[in-house]
Amino acid sequence: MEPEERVTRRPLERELVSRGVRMTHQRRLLVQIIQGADGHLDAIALWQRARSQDPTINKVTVYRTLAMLKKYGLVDELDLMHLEGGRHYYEAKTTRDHIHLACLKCGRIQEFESSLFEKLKGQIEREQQFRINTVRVEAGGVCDRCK
Amino acid sequence: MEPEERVTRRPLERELVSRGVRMTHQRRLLVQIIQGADGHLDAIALWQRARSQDPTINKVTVYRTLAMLKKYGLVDELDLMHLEGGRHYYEAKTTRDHIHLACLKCGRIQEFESSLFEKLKGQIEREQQFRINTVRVEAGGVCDRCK
DNA sequence: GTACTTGCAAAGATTTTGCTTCCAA
DNA sequence: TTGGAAGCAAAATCTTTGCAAGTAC
Repeated sequence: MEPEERVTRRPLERELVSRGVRMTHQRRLLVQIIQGADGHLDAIALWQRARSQDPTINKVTVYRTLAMLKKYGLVDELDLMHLEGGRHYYEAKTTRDHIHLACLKCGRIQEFESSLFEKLKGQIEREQQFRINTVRVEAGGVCDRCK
Repeated sequence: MEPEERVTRRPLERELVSRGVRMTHQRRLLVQIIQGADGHLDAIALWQRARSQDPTINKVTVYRTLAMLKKYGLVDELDLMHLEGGRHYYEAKTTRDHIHLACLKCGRIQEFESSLFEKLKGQIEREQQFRINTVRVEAGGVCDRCK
């Protein structure tokens, strides 16, 4: 039993349906891949995985679907300290907010939850009167294994 | 007297000289603009400002200089929640680390220093055994004025 | 003088747009 | 049936690379 280890939110697909978004089979496929992904996918990687199930799916559809998910706040867009170029990485907002640590030596991405991070968000909302939609904390450096 | 409000570090140019970097007049110009900039500049904006002083300076030189500064850890690279496309914004690392709040309505960028942020960095270094080179905290949402 | 830097042109990488056809509701 | 979505091709953005000529030290 992990009481608060993982906040299970509604699957992306159900979330979209409830917002009246038309569910095409392309969107269903993409959303399932994003949701089931272990790591962080950029648009091209997502497209490649999708094509293995539906070889006709177009790259543009991937970009448009990601934009749509971002618009509804259902995915986070990350840069992971631009470890390999300027692409963007996406992850479903189905877990608690977490910090991304990008190792500049081995390229490993660690995730890290922190109550201090939660407090910091509270401080931003209170002291700056800023309503947060999305927050991103990314650190670049050297991980424990590489030190 | 503002005891710790602003940590004045060495000017970028002196920093570069001390590291044996050859100071061309292009680099001197770019580095002065970055250092004196009020806001956050992307590569093209920096190029445009530079051209008003030296119309022959090339865009490529701007990219190369930014890459060099980043390599030496003298600038931070930001995305500001991709408010307007995927470009990167740069600021000299001459002040204390701070959080960037990007208003999705008016586009305003607020900066915000926080001791909680400092504590969070400490936690990352201690608990994750991660040596931080650069950290970035960016929030997207609605600022006080727009609420 | 020499190694490093610049400018130029061209290529590369990523993302967006216009338009026609197709399909989910 | 009908408005929104997908596919295709092309364009737009942003960034990097190869190489000859120039320059800081």
